[in-house]
Amino acid sequence: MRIATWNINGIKARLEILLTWLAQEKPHIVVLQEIKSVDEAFPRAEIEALGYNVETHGQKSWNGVAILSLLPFDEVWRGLPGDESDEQARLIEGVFSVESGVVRVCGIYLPNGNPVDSEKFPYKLGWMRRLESFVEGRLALEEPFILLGDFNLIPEPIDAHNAEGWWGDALFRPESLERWRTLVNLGLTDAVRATTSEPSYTFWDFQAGAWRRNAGIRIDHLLLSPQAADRLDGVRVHKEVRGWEKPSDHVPVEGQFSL
DNA sequence: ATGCCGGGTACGACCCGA
Repeated sequence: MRIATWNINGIKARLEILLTWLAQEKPHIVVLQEIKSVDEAFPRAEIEALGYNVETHGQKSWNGVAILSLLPFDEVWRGLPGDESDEQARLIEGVFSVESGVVRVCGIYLPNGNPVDSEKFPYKLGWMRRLESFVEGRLALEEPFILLGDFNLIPEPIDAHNAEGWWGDALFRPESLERWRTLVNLGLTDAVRATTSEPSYTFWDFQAGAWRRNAGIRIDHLLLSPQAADRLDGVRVHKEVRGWEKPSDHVPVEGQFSL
């Protein structure tokens, strides 16, 4: 079973490339970030026509996440608990029945956190602490659990073309990395880093010829519970999609599982 | 390098992303 994450940077602007990629790759489950759409405006009919079930957690203009699945949803969960005043749509989770039992798939759009001297940075760190509590609960279920999405986090220097240039940014600074390590150390496996020692960038800025220069960063991740890691067969970063017509600045990242 | 691109809202010009 192939399970992927993709920050599409606006569903309206990216519907064509999404449909092309879905029709070509036919992934079983895809989590999307930055749909930038309310639920009612999400183009579900076009995606359902390819055989996908669609669940969204959107908001106006910004953020917004979704899950597309060839398998029917057993359960859906929307939103990160722990702060009643947080109205940003950044987490959606689905539970699916598979041959081996169940798989729990949680898609996230973790806050960027820049600029660091604004309220956005403590929001990022607080969001990550809330995510740790959420994940602790999920891990206690002892199920195959896949936490994937745009983490807005560069784990190590190998994950940036110019790591020194990123140091101090909200994506790559001590406070953010401390939270990342605490999250991973709850017992999660970084699927890409567990299967390759190559840089494996997932984002290239639209500006400054970043794609042409391969000036990328790895910030889209799949983190696996022990039960999911045991069933991991491989990963694939769909780098070629960055060179397609009207691309997102992120590319799909896929994990292959025996589920 | 920090707004050079690119999307959203809304229709002129700002807000936002990483």
